[in-house]
Amino acid sequence: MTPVNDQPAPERPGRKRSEDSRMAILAAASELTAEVGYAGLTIEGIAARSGAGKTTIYRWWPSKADVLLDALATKADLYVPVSDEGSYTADLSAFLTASFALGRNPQVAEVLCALMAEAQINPEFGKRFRASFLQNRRDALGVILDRAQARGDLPPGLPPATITDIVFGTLWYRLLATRQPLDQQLANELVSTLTGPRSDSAAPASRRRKQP
Amino acid sequence: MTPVNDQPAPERPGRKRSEDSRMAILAAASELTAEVGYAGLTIEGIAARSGAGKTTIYRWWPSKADVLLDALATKADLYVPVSDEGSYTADLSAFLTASFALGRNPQVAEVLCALMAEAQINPEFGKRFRASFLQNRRDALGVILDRAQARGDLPPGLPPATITDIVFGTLWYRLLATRQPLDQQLANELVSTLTGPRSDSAAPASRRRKQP
Amino acid sequence: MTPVNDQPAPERPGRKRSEDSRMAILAAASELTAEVGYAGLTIEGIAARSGAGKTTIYRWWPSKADVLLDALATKADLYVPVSDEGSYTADLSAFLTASFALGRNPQVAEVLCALMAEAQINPEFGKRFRASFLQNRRDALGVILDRAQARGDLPPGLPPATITDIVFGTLWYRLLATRQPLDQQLANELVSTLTGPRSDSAAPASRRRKQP
Amino acid sequence: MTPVNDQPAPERPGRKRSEDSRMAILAAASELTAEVGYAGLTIEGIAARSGAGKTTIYRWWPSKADVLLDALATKADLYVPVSDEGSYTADLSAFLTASFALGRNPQVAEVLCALMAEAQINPEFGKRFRASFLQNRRDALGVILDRAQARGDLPPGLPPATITDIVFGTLWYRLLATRQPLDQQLANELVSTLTGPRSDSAAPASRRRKQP
DNA sequence: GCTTAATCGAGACGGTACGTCTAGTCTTCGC
DNA sequence: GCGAAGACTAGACGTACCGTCTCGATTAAGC
Repeated sequence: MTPVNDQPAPERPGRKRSEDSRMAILAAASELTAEVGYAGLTIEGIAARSGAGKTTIYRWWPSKADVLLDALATKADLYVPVSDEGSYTADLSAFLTASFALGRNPQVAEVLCALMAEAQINPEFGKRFRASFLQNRRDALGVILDRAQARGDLPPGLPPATITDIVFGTLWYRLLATRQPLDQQLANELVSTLTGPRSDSAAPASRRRKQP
Repeated sequence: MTPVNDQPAPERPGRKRSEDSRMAILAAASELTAEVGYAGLTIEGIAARSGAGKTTIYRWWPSKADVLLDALATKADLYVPVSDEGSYTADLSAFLTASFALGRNPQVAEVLCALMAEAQINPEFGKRFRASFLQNRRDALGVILDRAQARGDLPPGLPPATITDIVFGTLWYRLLATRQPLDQQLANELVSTLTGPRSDSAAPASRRRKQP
Repeated sequence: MTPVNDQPAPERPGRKRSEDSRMAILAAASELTAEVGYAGLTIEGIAARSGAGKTTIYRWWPSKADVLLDALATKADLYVPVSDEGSYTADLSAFLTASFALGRNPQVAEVLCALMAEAQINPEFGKRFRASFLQNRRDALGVILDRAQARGDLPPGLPPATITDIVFGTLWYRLLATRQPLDQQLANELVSTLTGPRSDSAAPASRRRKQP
Repeated sequence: MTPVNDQPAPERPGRKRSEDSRMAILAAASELTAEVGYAGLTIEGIAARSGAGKTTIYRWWPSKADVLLDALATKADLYVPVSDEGSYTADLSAFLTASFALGRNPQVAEVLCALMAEAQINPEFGKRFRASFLQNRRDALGVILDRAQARGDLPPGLPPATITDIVFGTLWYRLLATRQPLDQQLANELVSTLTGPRSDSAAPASRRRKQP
């Protein structure tokens, strides 16, 4: 996740990058965000809290948002499971349940909202955020959709990309716009909407047909 | 939309607020956002461009985002039609088509993304943005949903609030996250997903009835 | 002392100047100077305290220093006596005693120092302050010196202008530079220095001789 | 004269203070005072002219007056000689002649008047100005008076502190109040007044000799 | 009594500088 | 050569007053 210096051969002269500093900086960034909010987070503050110099931070991260993104990736077990639950419905349900649970963590939600905000305002960070974080999440859902397609239980009519937009759109809208809790009921409603006719009572299996 | 002084009896002593200044400030804010982006927009810049004093801006708007929100509300014919098209499907389709068309305007999209970003970072502005702008849009869709409910052609199973979250969630996700164009195809897919062909057996045309 | 509108024929139509406002403004200026110091004195503060509009102050006085100068002239019985005490020594002594007593009033001293300061910084006010206030004081001493000259008991050797410079110089230096109290002993020493026992023959006090 | 950081052991980490910046700031302050006057002098102007950031100025000087005081001390050979001329009269005469010559320099006079004004208005600066500048000048004259006392040719009757008040009082009064030139004649008159009987009628010419 | 003119208070206006804050860079040291 | 400490230029922040202006309400004098 560190945006710089990921060459596989770190055979360079000079002192090595201090892993202690890196962790102290990431920890300081997370703590400060929790304490003063993203707006109050500054590179100077991170440097002071972590005991690092500003130069060290600027050397390794292009912006405070990148520090936070790195912290998020390092700390959080951010990646929800995509293991095969046997059916598209089950897979999707598991994915949404896990994603919503993650989004219900206020610390994580706060950071995610801040990063999405920064992505709007700072186009360079936006590229990195979309390419690394957002695309990762889409890819996770993509695995499920591919599997469903292979399995043949993906309802026709909606392209996978649209499903992805609807899923993440609804999730992010709750985070960013309504600040309503990401409750399980919404997850269920999304699943039923996307897996087809939430079908009255009977015949849950035959529901996705356009015409019988 | 002006955040101060909307009492119906403005019988106060002293010089009246200058409408010229107000318009010049709103215009300058819009122009500068287009020219240098939201990150490059400053109160000082708006003051310089508009010929107003910084004091005047701070007197009437709490932040640059509020200026932009006011400019948006003043300028844009931002409000999509909610006239009765005869059916829920037609109403929703018209609403989405008009909303997407608006979002395809790059100027408007840029400002919307910036305001949503600011709403994350500045909680006070967030409250105002949610209460005035976002809620307005939800209410517009609410009119359609209420009418559908009264008419009886709202598909059962999804609460109106969830439909609203899905519609605006998908729209905003495209704006904020994928930067993909808000094409008509997505609107159509949303309509068909939400009006649903889970339509029991026959009669594709009469499908929105609760009971035949 | 009011710097405007002292034409002898005030036969004009329209509302007359409000003496109430004038007094309220002068009082507010004096009070505020005592409370927050000259640096903290502002036209806005005077207006707020006095209940007058800023326009009213600007209409009649060019600066806050002029308000204070007017207040000083209106309030203080600022003018020390120059009545004939019978001899130059007695006249000078009485003048100095009265002047020093005035300067020992901390309120008056504070205002005088502030006005002298403003006179350095604001040349226009400097002209007015020198022409009206400082020259008045010099003229008062001039009466005594003229009388002495006419009487014949002015010691030769020092031109009256130089005596004036020494007297007021010492007084102002104590106010501005050393902030030492203007004690009676200094007045006495000034008198004896300026009336001089160069007094050739008579020599009432023989103390100042280099060699007897 | 630098108000901060005169510890003898500057063994601190970090970048050293830039002497280039310091000199550029002092020069800019002097030039701007000459060009636009003390009232027109601003920290922003000094920063712009000198190429320094405002932060740098605020880091090292508490006010624009302190910058000017530092500039005066750095630039001017401000300190008049107090070398032993053989007699009190000669010493005092030399001191006054040199002091008056300095005060005849319009640049220096302008700055001195401004600093004395600021000392009235800004009490904190007043303390510094009195303690560093004014007291230095009094001390210089004190050397002469001490020497005279030791030598035995100080006229009795006037305490040294009073002599000091009269000398500097007259000097400053000319600068601040009358704006009359500090001419040599006034210096002579002061000397003769303070050294005692300017010798009655006879032999006015021979009085200032050291000893015949 | 009506008109006319100057006053009054209130308060918005375009400005300027303030002193603070943070950004991002540069320099100097110790390890 | 890395990393801390900290000084550097740069520039926006939000505030405080400035001095000017518009506003509606008063208050007289002259017609």
